[in-house]
Amino acid sequence: MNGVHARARKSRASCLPEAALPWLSPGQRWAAAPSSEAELLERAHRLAGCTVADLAACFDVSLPSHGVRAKGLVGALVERALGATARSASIPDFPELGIELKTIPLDARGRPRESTFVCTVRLRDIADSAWEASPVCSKLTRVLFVPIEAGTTLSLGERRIGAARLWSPTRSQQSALRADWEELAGVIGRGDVEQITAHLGLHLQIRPKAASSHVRGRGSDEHGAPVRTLPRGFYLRASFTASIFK
DNA sequence: TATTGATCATGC
DNA sequence: GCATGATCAATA
Repeated sequence: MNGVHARARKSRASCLPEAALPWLSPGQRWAAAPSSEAELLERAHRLAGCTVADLAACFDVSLPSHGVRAKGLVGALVERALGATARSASIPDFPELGIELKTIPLDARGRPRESTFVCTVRLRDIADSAWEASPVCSKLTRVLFVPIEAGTTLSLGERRIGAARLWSPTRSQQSALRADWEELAGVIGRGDVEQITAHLGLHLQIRPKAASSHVRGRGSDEHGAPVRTLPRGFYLRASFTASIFK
């Protein structure tokens, strides 16, 4: 059974543990876009300390009683609270600022609990593209990581927003990601997409990205001829994102 | 227990 | 179907 939801009942005022969120007005469904990077960072800092339940109450959103139904919910709530404007378009969450937003669950020791999805693998043209022009490189140019304190003892609503960090890859991180990407792109370019496993890549890996393992998307074989295969995505390993929060 | 492969929700 | 947002849960 999956229809049982617990509606958050706290008033808007209770979503402000320490500081007000002045850019949010009562009843607002989505925050207005921040006008500058400074404003975005200010908002992110003020969100620190809020719980997921607080945020859900702000927007009158029900929290699923079972975590399996909540995938992506925290990310969507933070988007709304910070005023991301991209919605589901293939552009940065804050297009005018060139900033991508990612929430990342941390365990009690401050280590990422999960890998981080980056983007879908463009199976048909990745072999002919360069790292610098790749969606992976673009997406990871400037990322606002919003950590979520998500220890195993905490329920979804008890999870707490942490201190955000605006990150850009260092030169060594950039070259390491590039090396992984080029290895993976090479395998796909040889027409060996079915040989790809999540074991490949030191920091960047490829894993399925689909509603189920039966889904088929469009790819190319080694001659460029169309093939149908499981859609896949690039993910950052938790060991990589851990270095961002050290 | 860390990791991989599979899966869930929403919008267009 | 494909884009966004991710975490679940079986297994190594």
